Amino acid sequence: MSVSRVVHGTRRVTPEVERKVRAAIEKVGYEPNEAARILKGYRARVLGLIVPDLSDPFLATCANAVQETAREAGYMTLMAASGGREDVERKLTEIMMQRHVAGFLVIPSGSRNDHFAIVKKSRVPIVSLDRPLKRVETDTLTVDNRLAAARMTGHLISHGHRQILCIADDKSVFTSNERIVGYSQAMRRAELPVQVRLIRPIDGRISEKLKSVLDSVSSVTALFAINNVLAVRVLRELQRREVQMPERIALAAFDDFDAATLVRPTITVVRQPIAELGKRAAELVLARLRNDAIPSPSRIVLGTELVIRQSCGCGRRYLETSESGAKTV
Amino acid sequence: MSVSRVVHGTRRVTPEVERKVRAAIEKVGYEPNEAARILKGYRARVLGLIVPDLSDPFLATCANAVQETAREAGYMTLMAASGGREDVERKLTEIMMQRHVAGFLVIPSGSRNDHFAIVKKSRVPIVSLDRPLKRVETDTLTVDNRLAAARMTGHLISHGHRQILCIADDKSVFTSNERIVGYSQAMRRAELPVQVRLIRPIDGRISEKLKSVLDSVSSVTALFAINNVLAVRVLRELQRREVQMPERIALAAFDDFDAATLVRPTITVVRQPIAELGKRAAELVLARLRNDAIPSPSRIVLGTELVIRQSCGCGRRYLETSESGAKTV
DNA sequence: CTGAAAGCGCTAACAT
DNA sequence: ATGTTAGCGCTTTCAG
Repeated sequence: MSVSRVVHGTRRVTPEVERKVRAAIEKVGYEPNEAARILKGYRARVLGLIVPDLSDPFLATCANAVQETAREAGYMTLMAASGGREDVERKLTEIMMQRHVAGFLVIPSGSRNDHFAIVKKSRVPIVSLDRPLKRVETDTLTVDNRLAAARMTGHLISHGHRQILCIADDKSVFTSNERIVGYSQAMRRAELPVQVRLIRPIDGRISEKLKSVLDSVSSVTALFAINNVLAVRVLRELQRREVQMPERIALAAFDDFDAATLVRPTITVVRQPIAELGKRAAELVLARLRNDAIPSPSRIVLGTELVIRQSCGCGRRYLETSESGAKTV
Repeated sequence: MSVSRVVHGTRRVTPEVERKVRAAIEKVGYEPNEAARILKGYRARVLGLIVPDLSDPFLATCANAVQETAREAGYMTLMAASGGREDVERKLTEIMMQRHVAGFLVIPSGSRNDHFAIVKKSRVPIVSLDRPLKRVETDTLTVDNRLAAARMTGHLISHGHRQILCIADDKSVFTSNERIVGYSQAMRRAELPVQVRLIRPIDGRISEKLKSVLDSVSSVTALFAINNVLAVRVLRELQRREVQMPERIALAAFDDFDAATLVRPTITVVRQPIAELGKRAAELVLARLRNDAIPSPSRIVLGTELVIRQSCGCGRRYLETSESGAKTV
């Protein structure tokens, strides 16, 4: 039937008929059938979200924000975890394309994300979060990893530390690399030795590796852990050794985490606007869905906060943001 | 075309034709169009998952397990957070039904889940996790909350505590209530006073409320926090007061959490098999999807572990499980 | 045993 | 300004 004439306003009708149709719609609670629309060639009112791991607190917060934003706009969210494996990510992408999702949100894994080229060719919008997509130009939302790492390193330097060790996991991950670069820049600027140690999760027992690293750098007086997983590991090891913190060794970390305010001393960290990352990414996809006239590809970099607690050597707490300098909590 | 004759094996064909068709399918990489199948009245190869909050670490772990299990079986997962609001949950359910999801996984909020009655009438399988559905009979997976709480309380009693305060948030939530009951049973069995204090998240400043509660019970020597959110709050407050733990006050909590092993003393907790909960729930839905001949409704209760650390007063660590008594780590 | 056709619900194009 | 129809891809039924 010619019901959709009114619904879509695609054709002019007499006000009287319009009223009647609207009334009927109300009464029956009519909702257009998605499957039929898809069959007709339209996209589903569904967003696809692919992240490495849905159980990771960071990513879960992100996913939650995406889902919420999508829902408010009338979209459902198909979520899937890639496990950090690029082949899984590719497969998931294909399946979601088969399902005619309207847009993609991705925290990409791997180094050649060519499978998204196909998506792009179908004119389905993609937004990558946290890390940019390699080999494919898309909208990207990241955090100012480099600046934040440099600032945090600078803060440690301002405490008088000259031997600061940067503990990282995997240089090939965009965020890790950026943070290492930020740290290195700050150290070089202060004419201090750049010392980076990689503890890859693949290297069997992480804690063993960490132990040997800490053994080998006895002159170091401060540590900068590149993410919260490493921070927790480091913390545990320092506790085991009963190292005086921050007197003997100071610690700063990237990513805020629950335990950071429960342990003594409390841990100084860079805090990322995680939920905002997800929210804005979803908004960007939704905007593209409504209207293609956004200057493409847009690359948005979100600011971070230096949350200064005690582990860096500071007595009282204050808070520094990327945008606005120093704030007091 | 009559392509599906082979795919579904619904009709007998000559081996020769079969080979040809199969070859063609391989070659083109043919995949049946989901939208068309749905339009024909079949269910989508999609599971719907509704939880109160996707950013909660507990629920995120659960969701991740569900998604993974579903993916392995060729199903996608539509995930949504209800925010604990029943009206949102209802709306989400309706939308997912419109999308023809094949099955539901729910961690229900609210007290009259009648909207799932409609789902059930459509013969779409529902499994509720963590909490049973009210007013609707469905497959349910829970954890032995009551037993675990009783055992943990018993453990505190065995340390010689006689004044044990149970700190809970909301009696109307199934899990909380079960745990309170478990605690109460153990106390009564030992002829000790049952003392429960409710700190509802609605009551404005949780920490203020908590302070007054702790002020009012000076004779208490042990605390049992009913979930990890409360545990963290309690922990923070005890730290602020510089209370000697476990000497002056011992602490046990429900739900393991990251910080539990980072703080000193480490926190004794009940650990739930979170990922298993999600995995088995998904498997149950998938089983129903394959075959309706499972004794309905099945109610599965998963065992928990008592992870004995230091905050209860134990020096060394050991571990107790619901099924097998005591184990050493 | 195989081919043809109807029809799921929708919308765009076409006819009135 | 409104009514009719074709066709999206699938499966089931009916004819052959």
